[in-house]
Amino acid sequence: MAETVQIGKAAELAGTSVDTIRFYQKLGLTKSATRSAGGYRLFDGEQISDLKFVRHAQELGFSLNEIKELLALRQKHHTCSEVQSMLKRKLTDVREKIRSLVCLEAELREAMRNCNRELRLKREVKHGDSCPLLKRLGRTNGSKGNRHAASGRKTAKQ
Amino acid sequence: MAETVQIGKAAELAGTSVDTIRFYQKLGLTKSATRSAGGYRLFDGEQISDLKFVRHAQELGFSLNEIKELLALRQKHHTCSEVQSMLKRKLTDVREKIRSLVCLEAELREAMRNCNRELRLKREVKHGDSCPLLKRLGRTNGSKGNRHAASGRKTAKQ
DNA sequence: CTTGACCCTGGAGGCAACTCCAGGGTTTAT
DNA sequence: ATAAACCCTGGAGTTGCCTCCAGGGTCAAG
Repeated sequence: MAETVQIGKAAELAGTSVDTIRFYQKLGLTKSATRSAGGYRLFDGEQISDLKFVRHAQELGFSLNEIKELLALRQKHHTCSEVQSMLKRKLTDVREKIRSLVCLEAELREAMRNCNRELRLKREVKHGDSCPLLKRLGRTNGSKGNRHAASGRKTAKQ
Repeated sequence: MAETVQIGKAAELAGTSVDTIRFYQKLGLTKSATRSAGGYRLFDGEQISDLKFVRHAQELGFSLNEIKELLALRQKHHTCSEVQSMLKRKLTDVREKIRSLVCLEAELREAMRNCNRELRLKREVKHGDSCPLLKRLGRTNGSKGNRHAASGRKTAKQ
């Protein structure tokens, strides 16, 4: 097993942090790398690509649990169909997400247009009544309980 | 201030939970409702529609902090343009998210197609090499650091 | 053989958005 | 007057995904 690196380098290569790597190992996401005599973790190419895999899958919206499943499937006998059914679920998920975001986009755009029109008409709206945009947000729409945590994630160093 | 309801009913009407309402009040999201002699919170129509507003805005992907801003804008003198600039940011956000989800969708669909082809050819793939899908996920793609927490949120009761 | 850069472990802390609980007060009905 | 159903507060716990820290070991260079 030639060419192993220590955790610091591995983190750099995988675009993550040492703490995160150790964290993943605690979760059993990435298997224990070999250790040096002194107990240092050593990573080879494959393990680093596992780490990249995690990162990428995360960007694609998979949770660490799902990624764990994926990694498991990846390295044991798997039937393509297992992976497939997981992916099918995921795809449905993604499509629903897109659907509702597109809907949101339209809603925002439309509200903005109204807003613009009013600005144009009155130059500066200050009466008690709200911006039409806020009214739009006020009414409940048809999308059911789909929460697509839009922001707020600290976008890790990368 | 006719027709006020207690927190339980308010929760029911707004499609949320009493704990959540109290939580929002702690955050200063919704202002203190009036209280009964005995200290019970009382909600009128406007406050309930604020609660619905929160719920809806959340569905639309706003964080509680953003919603707080929106509510603030809503009930004081606001210039439409303030709201607008916030919304513009959000819209950009949403578009980026859509873009990367669409990208993901294509990726998954394509991987699935490959998967299907292999299934059709071999009836059951079991060789050491991975499902093409997993290979696809393995390589890093161009979308940078955009994490759209796809699942894992407990979709609140509703 | 010491120094500095790096690594180890275990555990605490943090953020978002809740949820649950104990211990107690209020309202309303009977 | 008492029970049932509701409400209050403050604070702890949860999940997901980390980040940071203390206290201590390892390794390569000078």
